[in-house]
Amino acid sequence: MAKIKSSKNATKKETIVEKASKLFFEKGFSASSMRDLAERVGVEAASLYNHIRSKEELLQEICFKAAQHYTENIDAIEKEDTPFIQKIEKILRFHIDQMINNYEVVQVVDRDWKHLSEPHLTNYHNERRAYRKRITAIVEEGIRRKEVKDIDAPTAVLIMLHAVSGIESWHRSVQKISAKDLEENILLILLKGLGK
Amino acid sequence: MAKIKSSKNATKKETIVEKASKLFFEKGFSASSMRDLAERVGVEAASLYNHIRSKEELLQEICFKAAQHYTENIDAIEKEDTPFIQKIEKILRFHIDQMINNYEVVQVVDRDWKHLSEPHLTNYHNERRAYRKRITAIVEEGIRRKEVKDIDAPTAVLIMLHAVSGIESWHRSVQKISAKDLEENILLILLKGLGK
DNA sequence: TACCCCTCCTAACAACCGTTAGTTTTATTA
DNA sequence: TAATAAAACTAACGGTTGTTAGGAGGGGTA
Repeated sequence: MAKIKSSKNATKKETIVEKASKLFFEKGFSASSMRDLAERVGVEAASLYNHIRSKEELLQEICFKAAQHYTENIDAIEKEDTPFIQKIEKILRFHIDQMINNYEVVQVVDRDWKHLSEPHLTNYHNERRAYRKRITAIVEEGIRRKEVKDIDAPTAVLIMLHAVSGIESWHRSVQKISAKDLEENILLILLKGLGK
Repeated sequence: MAKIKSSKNATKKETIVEKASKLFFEKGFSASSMRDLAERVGVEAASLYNHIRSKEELLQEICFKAAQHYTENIDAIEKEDTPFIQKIEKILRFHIDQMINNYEVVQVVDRDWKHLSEPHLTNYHNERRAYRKRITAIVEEGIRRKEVKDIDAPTAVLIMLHAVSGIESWHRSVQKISAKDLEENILLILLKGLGK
């Protein structure tokens, strides 16, 4: 009889969530079926329900764990006593790192969070908005202190966050450039601009 | 008996595609059903098949018409005899305009093109790659002529294209900033950077 | 009026969906 | 080794999916 083999100290539920992240990333949440997932886990579909409550719980797990991760990071950055332009740089570096090393999860969250059902949908939506507001506040303070160009802060945040998600294409390409160089190029462009 | 009312000189098929764009944008391609769509069109699901061949044909229609639109634009820009930094600016302005005024289609294409089936999937993928290569070539020429900072051109293109897609969030927000101001802010950030 | 054709309808198909019930196998503990 | 708990299995549920078949309405032309 087939068994779920959990690598390392991961629970079986964690193993399922991990495989789900990969599947959802590849096919999208709605186009992924529990039978798809079961096949990848190496088990029958019904067996999954010994470990999880529903398909949607998987999405919740993915979304909220990622959100927590991002929140923890900005908690730390807010506390720091560094120039605001450096705080922005650190936020960017974190997003880039996540996009490089945890892109499956990040992409699923960004693309499929709308498929959460209430009340999780509203919860997540609020968390997302709050997170962006915190970054916006940092940018605005940077502007006030003349460290940052006088631009519309919410627009700047939108651009920063979405620009980074372009890295997903980098993953699928020939990767003529290293992850480190990629990171430096992105920072250079966003902080100093394209023009000379 | 209900009838499809086509606004203006649009064929009924065009009307269906338009409603489909909106529906796919809201729920995603996979989560949208033909019965959903039929309801919005004001007709029974089966009746749609007098005008279209399949659900996927709708996605094809949306993707390839958008692709053609973008290709036509870059055709024109390549022919122009203007500084390369200005060409880049024009490309950006076009993308921003599309994102503001045609965002439903743009978002559907960006998010759901992967659900195309062969051979359309490969076709579209190639078109996409070719389009990006053309922009990359412009950026590289701009670098060679010292109009653009010496950065990794493919990375710059990824950032440009994805940064603009952040505008989607602007649509749903309170819109404290006008479309024109939004456009100028984006260009300022991407061309001159965030830092002062 | 009689014809045709386009477009709508109802009904239904087979396939697939997420999920549950009930049972059997495997692992753990005593 | 026997008892218990955990986790797998098979079978099936009610519902939804995209799509097709066949018939009916209704406007245009002869």
